[in-house]
Amino acid sequence: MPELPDVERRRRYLCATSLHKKIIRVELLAPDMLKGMGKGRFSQLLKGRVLDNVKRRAKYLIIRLDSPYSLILHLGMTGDLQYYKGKKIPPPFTRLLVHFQGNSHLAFQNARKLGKIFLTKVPYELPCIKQLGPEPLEDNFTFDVFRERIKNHKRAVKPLLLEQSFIAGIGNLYADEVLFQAGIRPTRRSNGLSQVELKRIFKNIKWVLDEANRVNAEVERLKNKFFIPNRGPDEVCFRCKTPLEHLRIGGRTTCYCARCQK
DNA sequence: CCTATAGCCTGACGGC
DNA sequence: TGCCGTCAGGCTATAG
Repeated sequence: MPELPDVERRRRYLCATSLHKKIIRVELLAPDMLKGMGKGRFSQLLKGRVLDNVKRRAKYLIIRLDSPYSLILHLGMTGDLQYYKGKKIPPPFTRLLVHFQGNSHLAFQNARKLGKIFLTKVPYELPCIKQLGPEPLEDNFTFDVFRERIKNHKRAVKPLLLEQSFIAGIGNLYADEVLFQAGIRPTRRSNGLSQVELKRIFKNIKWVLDEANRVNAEVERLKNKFFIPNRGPDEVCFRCKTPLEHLRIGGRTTCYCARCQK
């Protein structure tokens, strides 16, 4: 689930449910997911704190506390957040459980434990965040920036879009979405793309992510304009009805329409 | 610089 | 029903 728009949805969810609530206790059920400090210190530093605001950097959630510390969550492949009230059984695969004052709770679920948890005073100094490329929806990510950055590469364009140090936040499904909307095959070399094609890719990075954010990453609501909800196995292209192509690029499942994408 | 591969972990699903 | 293989929207380390 978690690519940029999915993480953005969780950010909004956290803002709507958990802001300004006081943590009375935390349970770290999967200690290995916590990086950079021990469980005891982690629990101690969170106890009594309040969530001040939530930001997103690429696929990372950065939760500022009313202390010098920020709680950083990375959802991995299977991460989710669930806020609930009352004394209930935590949702399945809860790896971190935050208990707030007033009998409400926030569960960080993560079936495969591929997500990560950090607690630090300097979130933007974490290596995994520091090395991230530009935030695609920021105004300072312009076509000129994109063109200058892509000049340094000769790779197939899809793995390049997936490279977080190149552009931050795009994952496997959205990379395919951008290339479908741009009409570019995922196997095309980045150095073989024309100026017009580069422009189409750039424009669609913005468009695809904006649209997805607009519907809160519920792509089913974009079934008549988005590729993602129409890309199942044995499906045909929702625009031209040509059977879709499936292949593996850089170890990731890739899907495209050979007629719409050149 | 690039590509492919394995590894981290575990669940869901399809075939036999 | 049960076992087995395969796959999964992320990311890193490593080898060639």
